Formats: sequence, structure tokens, C-alpha cells
Amino acid sequence: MVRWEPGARGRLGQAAFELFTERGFEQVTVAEIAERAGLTERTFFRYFADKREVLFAGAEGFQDLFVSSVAGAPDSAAPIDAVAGALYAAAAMFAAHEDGVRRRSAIIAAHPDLRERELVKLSTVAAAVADALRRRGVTDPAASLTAEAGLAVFRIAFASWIADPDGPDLAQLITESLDELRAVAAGK
Amino acid sequence: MVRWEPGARGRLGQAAFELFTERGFEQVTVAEIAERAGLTERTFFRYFADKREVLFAGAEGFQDLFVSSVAGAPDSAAPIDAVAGALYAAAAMFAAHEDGVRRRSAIIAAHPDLRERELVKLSTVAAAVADALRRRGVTDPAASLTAEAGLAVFRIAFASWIADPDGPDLAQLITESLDELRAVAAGK
DNA sequence: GTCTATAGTCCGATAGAC
DNA sequence: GTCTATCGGACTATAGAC
Repeated sequence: MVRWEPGARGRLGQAAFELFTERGFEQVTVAEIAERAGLTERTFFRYFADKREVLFAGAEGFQDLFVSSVAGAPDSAAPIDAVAGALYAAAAMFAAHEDGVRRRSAIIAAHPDLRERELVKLSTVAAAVADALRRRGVTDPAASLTAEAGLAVFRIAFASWIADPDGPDLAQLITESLDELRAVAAGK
Repeated sequence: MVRWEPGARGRLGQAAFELFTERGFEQVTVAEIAERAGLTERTFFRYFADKREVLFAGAEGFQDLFVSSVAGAPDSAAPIDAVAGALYAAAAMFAAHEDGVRRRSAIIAAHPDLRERELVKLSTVAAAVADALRRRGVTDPAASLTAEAGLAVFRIAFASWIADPDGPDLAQLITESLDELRAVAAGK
């Protein structure tokens, strides 16, 4: 007989995801999430700093993928190409869980508070990517700019991928956005 | 005898700015802001959707400057150059109120919730700039990318301007960041 | 694990401007 | 009368303190 089931964090995340899908983010209280997970409200806040965070629990994995991908690019790769590699790696990860990614995206899109938090997460990833570039010897402001531009490419490609489920795949959209970035920066 | 003094919105903004400077964002309650402005908590929420918004009341002016500047660029200007013009216009606006801008920036930097909201505001400006570019006939994804890249340039130049009060002026930093963006996108 | 402060909402009342 | 701005009080949920 165990005192508590393992995987509290995961159960809370799962319960929250289900409830948000059923009723929408603001129609769900933290107490209800905790109850469905068989835990108390207090425990929820042990694992997540606030109600929004529960939807971004997987964000660290996303960030780590970016960082390790940038770090692992060939020494000869230009900064933008190191970042481009990371974008494709992230795209593959998203494509592999397309269903969940789309449902999660729908929840976020429906609530301003969650979109706000998503911007923070992306901005954190950009900062981590800039750090990874600096470790490759890229100086500022090039490091920050490459990271920010790369994440902008990702955001725009992702939005277009979400908007049209029958359109090109995410990797293809990233290629197009990267090409467009080069053209635009060149003053085309 | 008037029942209420005019300029409630401005008084609330002023009171909030003072109190946040004195004690920091989270050590100030909405009730205190309202009291200093000679109003009630309820009235505060008539003017501002939430406590954070009061610090971003001037954001519309910033956005309008961006949009009108992009719209007013010569027809012959490439998208990135239309946006660059807007960046310089915004830089001039900031430089003209350097003191207030720096103090406001310090308040925001000190509190994650406010940084979060600032990202939303910048993202809203980027969306408005993208719209302005579309009205110039720029198609997507070029419009979104140019807007996002331009705002990234602004963010990075601004951060560097704030970090070093004795460094180059904001316009100079923007020029450097724009050059760097071009180089980086070209794979340098 | 309980207790509490505060953000933020809702409904309604009131007072002046036009 | 109508419109707009302020105020009152009760209420819920988050989030943090003890």
C-alpha cells in the first residue's frame, strides 16, 4: 500500500490538459485539477509556480533540444545555420507529436494569459540559444540577433503550420521562412 | 462643487508610477494607487484591465508612431528600410524622454510579471507593423518576418542602451544592430 | 495543511453633463 | 431623459504566508 502514487507532476499536467480541453482554461480551477489528479490544491502549487505553468511543463525539453542542437552544429557552420539546424530539430519533435501539439496550441490561442506565458517561454529559449551561440564564440549583438531572428522564423512558420493543417509540413515552412528572412534582411 | 476631478486615468498612472518607484510593483496594492489618485479601487479597474496595464498606458503612442512611420515611408523603400525608419523614429521618442524611460524600464526589469506584459506589448507592435507592411503590398511571410526582425533589433539595441547609460545613443545602437542583422542573415 | 491578502468580476446605485 | 464616470459591497480564485 503506497502513501502516494508516483508521477504527481505528470498526473497534474494530464488532468489540467484534459480539463482545459473540456471547458477552457478559465473555467477550470486549480482545485479541480488537483482533485482529478487525486491531490490537493497545495500540492499543485508545489509543482507549478502558477496555474499557467502546468501547460508549459514540457518547455524545458524544447529548450534543451534547441541548445544542444546549436552546440552540436559543425564548427564551420555560420551562426544562422547552427540555429537553422535547431529549428529543424524542433520541427521534427513537433511533427512527431502533431496531435498533442495542435490541441495544446488551441488551448493557448484561446486565452490571452496563456499566450502571454508562451511569449515568455519563447523569449527564454531565445536567450538560451544566444548563450549557446556565445559559447561557440559568436559575439554580441550577433548572438542575440541570430537567436531572436531564428525564433521569429520558428514562430511564424509554426503559426502558419497551425493555421493550415492541410498545408506544407513544418520543416518546409521553416525553409521558406528562413529564405524569406535572408531576402528581407538583404533589402529585397 | 465637482464630484470628480478630470484626468482620472492620468492621475492613476502617475500615482502608480510613483508608488512602484518608491516600493516596487508587488509591494503596492491597487487600493493604494487608487487612494493616492483620490479614487477607488473599482475605478482603477475601469481604466486598466489589470494592475500591470497601468505601466503600459503609453504603449499605444509607441505603436502608432511605428505604424505611421512605416506607412509614411517612400513607396520605393524596401520593407526592412521602412521598418528601420520606424525604429529611428521610436528611438528619437525615447531619447526625448530618456529619464522617464529609464526609470520605467527599471521598474519593469525588477518584476517578471511586468516583463511578461512588455513582451506582449512588443509582440502587439510587431503585429501592427506587419499589418502596415501588408498595406504597403508586402506579402506574408515577408511582412511578419520583417516586423519581427525589426522589433528584435529594437529590443536588443534598447537593452544595450539601458544597460550602459554612458554608452552610444539609441539611434547609434540601432544602426549597429541593423547592420548585424544583415550580416547574420547573410550567413556571416 | 490552514489561513489570509489581494487581484479581478459582477451587479447595482448615484451624481453630474448634455 | 440619456450618457458617462464614480462609488459600494459582495464575491471567487489565485498565490503566498504562517
